[in-house]
Amino acid sequence: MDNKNKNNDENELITERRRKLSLLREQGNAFPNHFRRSSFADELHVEYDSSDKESLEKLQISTTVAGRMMVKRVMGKASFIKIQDASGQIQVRMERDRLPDGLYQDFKKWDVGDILNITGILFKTNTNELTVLADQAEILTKSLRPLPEKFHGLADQETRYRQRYVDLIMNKESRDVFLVRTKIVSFIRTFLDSQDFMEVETPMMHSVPGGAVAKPFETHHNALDMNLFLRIAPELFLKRLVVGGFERVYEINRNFRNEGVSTQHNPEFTMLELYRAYADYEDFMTLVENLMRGISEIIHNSLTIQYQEQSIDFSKPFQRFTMEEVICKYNENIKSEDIRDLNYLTEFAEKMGIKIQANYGPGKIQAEIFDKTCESHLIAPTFICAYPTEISPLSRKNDKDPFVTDRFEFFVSGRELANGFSELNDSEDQAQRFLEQVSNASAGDEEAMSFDHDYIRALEYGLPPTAGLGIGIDRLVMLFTDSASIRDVLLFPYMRHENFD
RNA sequence: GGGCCGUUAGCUCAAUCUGGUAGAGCAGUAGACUCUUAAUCUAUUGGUUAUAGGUUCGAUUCCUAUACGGCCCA
Repeated sequence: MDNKNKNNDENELITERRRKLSLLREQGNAFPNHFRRSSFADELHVEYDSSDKESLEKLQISTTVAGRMMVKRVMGKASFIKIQDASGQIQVRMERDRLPDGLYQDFKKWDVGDILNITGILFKTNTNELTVLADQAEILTKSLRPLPEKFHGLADQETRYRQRYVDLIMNKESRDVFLVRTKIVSFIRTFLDSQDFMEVETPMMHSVPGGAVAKPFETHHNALDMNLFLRIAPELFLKRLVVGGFERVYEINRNFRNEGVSTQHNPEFTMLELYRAYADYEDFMTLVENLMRGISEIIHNSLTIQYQEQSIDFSKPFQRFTMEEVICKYNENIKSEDIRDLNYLTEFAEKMGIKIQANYGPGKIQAEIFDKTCESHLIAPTFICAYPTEISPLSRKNDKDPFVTDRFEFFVSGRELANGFSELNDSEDQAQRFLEQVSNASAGDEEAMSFDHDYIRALEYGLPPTAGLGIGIDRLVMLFTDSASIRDVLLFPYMRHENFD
């Protein structure tokens, strides 16, 4: 077969379907596009499922539906099929003696997976199922590849991720996850727009990577002969916009981090970042509470949700602890009076197997102890506040206690979901913090930030007191769709290269 | 990066432990059947057992490596 594709998975089932397609080509246009549907399956169900057999019979409602044939049951001179469209499925009854001459014989050769249009009259079967009694039927697109088995569907995880289109055809639960994802993102936009936030787009390619502690992907601009980095965060650009006078901005878009892949991490992931001038981190804790409750209501119609056997309650005020409080809570033998003592912390951390590097100060070690001993306990919605200045190079120092910043992270089901702080708007302090990052980088820290001269220049023009917040959209969607893996909420998750030979 | 598990027909799964050249259902093909719901009934096609080596008279099965995937850990 000359149009045989390169994939080395041709089999007799595909060959048989190619034969059927070439017969369609001989009969005329095998890929017609002249007809238009009148109704979606679900519209018909909503409108007529409650009608009884006799009244539908009297009304003689004609309709045209279109979609993929998912079920085919042939019984001699009549058959039932099911058509699946974007809204759902509807049954169709094909009768030899009702259809144009010869069409029923042709129909018997059509395969499950083919895309059809059907015109007919609505009726109810003896089992009260709304069905289209076909007067006309046409194959619009011949499907050359057999769909997975109708009862078990597509179960293989790898195929579900690599060939998401097949997963979406076969698994309603999978379609529902992505519908919920879209609904959540749409809700967030409405929520922010109604508070006069302005959605913006900032560069994806940065000449200085910044705004987060992470390893970037590198790329190269040929014409300008210049190295660029895919962004690890939009933060520094969004704050430049606040300097420029856009006092409430947000961006929902992709970040790229050159790190491992896991059930929680994909190299590209979606982040919401928002900034509001004349606000502080406490205002944004309130915003996070309201946002979480709003999403919970709109998706689950409840303030209590189930995630992986855990019950999560958003109705009560979210718990708040400082990082030092929560470290003491889950490490009963740590002495709170020594919690900033470098030697004490080093000894304590090494005993629990944390590798301490030479440039670690007490703040960094606290954060390591927190990650190892506290994070997984934070099941109920919890804010952890007062992050060490040492690990928060873009956050405003606390007025009373400069060891920590006015920063929080938000945890649910043992995972970090959001990170917010009062922004550091003292350009001289920011320049000093960048210098510390640069010195960490030269000490071998691959994730340390670079010195961003233009960002300092922007701060020198004056950034008003501002609060900032980042929320990982993928993890948020995981929580509200009860998904165990980030791959389940990404339409096309990262996969290693498939070998087609 | 480390550990454990997996990869058999288009799909969902057997057979592997205890080595003797692979079975079923669905899908396909041919036939029967005008209210099915995983429709039913009869017959039947379809496999380089992920890839490459090794052990053996003989490997889907045992061993090694590789690729890809899943889960856990860093």
